[in-house]
Amino acid sequence: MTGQQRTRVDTVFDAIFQLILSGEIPLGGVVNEAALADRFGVSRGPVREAVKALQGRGLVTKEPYFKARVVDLSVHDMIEIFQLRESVEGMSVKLATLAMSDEAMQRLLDDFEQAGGNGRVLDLHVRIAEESGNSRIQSLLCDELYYLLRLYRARSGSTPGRHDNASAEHWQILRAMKARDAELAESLMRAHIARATEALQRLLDTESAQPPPEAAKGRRRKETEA
Amino acid sequence: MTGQQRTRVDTVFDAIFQLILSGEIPLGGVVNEAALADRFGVSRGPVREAVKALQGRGLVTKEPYFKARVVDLSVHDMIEIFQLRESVEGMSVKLATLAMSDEAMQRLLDDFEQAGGNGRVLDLHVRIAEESGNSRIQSLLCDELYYLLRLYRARSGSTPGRHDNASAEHWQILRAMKARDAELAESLMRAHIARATEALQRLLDTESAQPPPEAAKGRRRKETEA
DNA sequence: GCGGGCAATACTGTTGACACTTTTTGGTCC
DNA sequence: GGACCAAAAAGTGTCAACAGTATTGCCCGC
Repeated sequence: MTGQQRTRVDTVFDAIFQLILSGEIPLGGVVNEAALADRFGVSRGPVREAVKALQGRGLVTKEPYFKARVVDLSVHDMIEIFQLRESVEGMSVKLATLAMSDEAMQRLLDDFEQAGGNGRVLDLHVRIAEESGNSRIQSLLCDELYYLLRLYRARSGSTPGRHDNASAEHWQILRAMKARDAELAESLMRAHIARATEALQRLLDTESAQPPPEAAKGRRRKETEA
Repeated sequence: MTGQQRTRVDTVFDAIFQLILSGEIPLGGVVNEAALADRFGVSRGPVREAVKALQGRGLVTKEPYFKARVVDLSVHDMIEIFQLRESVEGMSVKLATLAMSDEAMQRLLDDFEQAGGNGRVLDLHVRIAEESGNSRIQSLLCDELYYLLRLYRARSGSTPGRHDNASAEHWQILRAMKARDAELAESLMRAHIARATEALQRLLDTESAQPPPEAAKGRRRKETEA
């Protein structure tokens, strides 16, 4: 029985992540080891390791003897993440365009046509990362950055007015991939993400012009403006 | 006393990393919690968390109930890392070129001129990442990828015949940065790393043509060729 | 002699208790 | 009334012991 053995650390990890996504533990909120251990019916050990893993993925910040806190994702953080995504996803689509077999390419197009672009926005990006053939890029995008994106979107919703454009841009990228034009696909992907970054930049400008009207309930924001 | 409090986990983390770098724990070798705990005079708890942190940084692989092993960095892994570096460091130098103050730029040039390009090769890359102003890119490069690079180089030495070219390429990049030509700096950096990637690719080709002469002592390579 | 099954071993996963640090609370002095 | 100090409370860091799983070595049947 050497199959997919799930230890309690993994279970607790997912459980805490769900708690964060659902907002039960708000962004910037404290993560109490003992309370969580009691809630999940395990000892503090697994909870400790799960929190450590969350810290390793950048979802939780913590220093010795201080309370662990869920990361407080500001718009500025998102801009940093999008700058990173722009470069990495450009490489991702470039590699995928060069590496995919004709069959895999056709499958990707079919899947996306079937979904009609109505699938979840990240699906295409995930699929491309998986097809890049570079496991490290795939891990960075799918296991680290997209977690943070989901977290941010769960809080603030997607940037409005972007969704319709995004679908058209996705089709452009797919066409370039099918034509095996790796350079074009990279440029289109980078422009696609850069455009989203600019939207965030505008949001940051308006936000700093007029202070946020109301902090979400349960938030602690004191050190954000420092 | 709210200073830089170092917990035992941090100490053990560094100690194990040094053990790996020095080769005392060979690449692919097992990491025994109890033995390390006994050696460092601590309990298994801190060792466990340190190993978990090393796992989070990709230096150790592990699955439940199996022994933890130091990652076995193949040339193929290095190629993946260099592809990732090519995209991220391109963005890094682009952002740094746009963000650095004139003073910081001059300081960077002075430091590098003083070192005469004889400094450790990674220093320039580290400095650029620090000046990019993007903390996530800095963390990815300095806290994750460069660890793996040091590990790989400690085992196999730098790719021969590259060192002299690299210095000239570094100066080209610095000139582009000083001229505030962000696009050129990005292109040069990407070409710089792509060239190193090609050297690795050639190494991979010759290595697969003639099987490696001798596995390093203490290595376990059984599952690598699968 | 050799392969399959079974007991002994070694190691990892988990737990509850104890030690140390931070935070809060209450009281005192100015 | 407010600032400062001390003690209690809360929470994290560490430990040693126990439980569960993979590995190793051995014996038996062929």
